[in-house]
Amino acid sequence: MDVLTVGEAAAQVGLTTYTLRWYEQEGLVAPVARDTAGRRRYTPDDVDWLVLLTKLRRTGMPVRDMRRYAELARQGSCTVDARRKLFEEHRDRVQARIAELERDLDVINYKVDMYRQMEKHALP
Amino acid sequence: MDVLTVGEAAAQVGLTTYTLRWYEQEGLVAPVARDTAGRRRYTPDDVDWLVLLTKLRRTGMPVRDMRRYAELARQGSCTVDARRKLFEEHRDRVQARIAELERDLDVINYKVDMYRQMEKHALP
DNA sequence: GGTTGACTTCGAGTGCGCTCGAAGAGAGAG
DNA sequence: CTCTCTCTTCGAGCGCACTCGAAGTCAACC
Repeated sequence: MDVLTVGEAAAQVGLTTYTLRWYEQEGLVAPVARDTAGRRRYTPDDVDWLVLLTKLRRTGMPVRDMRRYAELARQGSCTVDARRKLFEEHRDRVQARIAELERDLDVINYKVDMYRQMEKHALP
Repeated sequence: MDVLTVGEAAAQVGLTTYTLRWYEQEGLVAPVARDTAGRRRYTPDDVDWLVLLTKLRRTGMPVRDMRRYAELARQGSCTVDARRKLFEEHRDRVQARIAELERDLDVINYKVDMYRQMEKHALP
């Protein structure tokens, strides 16, 4: 079988079981199918969705926006336009963030060089 | 005069007065000089230090590491080596973070294209 | 049939980085 | 002199994203 328990799915996507249940509770994930004992069974599609969510989170998307995206996805193909816009806006924010990090990185590198100069001049 | 009040300094560096006082309390900033009425006077050097701190914060350095850096800086030139190492390690983390953001950005762009395709095919 | 171990729900707790309100002091303007 | 404004300290509170403990259930293995 390629359906996973919550523990297996958590290991696959690099989140904890706590977080997977919490994501479901918060509406970031559609209610996951259960086996006869009431235990969650994650399909490959569920796992793919979780992997996408981890990328959105890592790039700084707030949980509330991820919830909004999940709601749109659940409403079907009539929300494709809204989902595209949501991703375009997020892409712009990520690009701006990268640009900012690169500018700040220049300053950090400048400081490293400065400290290297100071060490060189301090030698006997 | 080019010494600033807490409000002016906050406006300059893009932080709130609350945050500036809190940074001082947390040891991220050496105790700032006061006027006769006990009010903080920020020198241009204080402001430069704050600007550097904002760059470290924006690039994801935790407050505890910034405090460590501030302690080293206060100890004088014998800590130049430690400060250089601290910056080099931070630079590596920032570079890794940028690389990760760029990988995730590729996925986001891929999704944008996917939605565009879906919209194109859905047209009459 | 008993033990183990991963699962279930629920509500409470944590860590981080601020953010704010209250109460009061002092300086400068009218 | 009074008003207004910004400053002071202190401790409490907040928002976010988890993270955890407790108490209980169930399936699988010996």
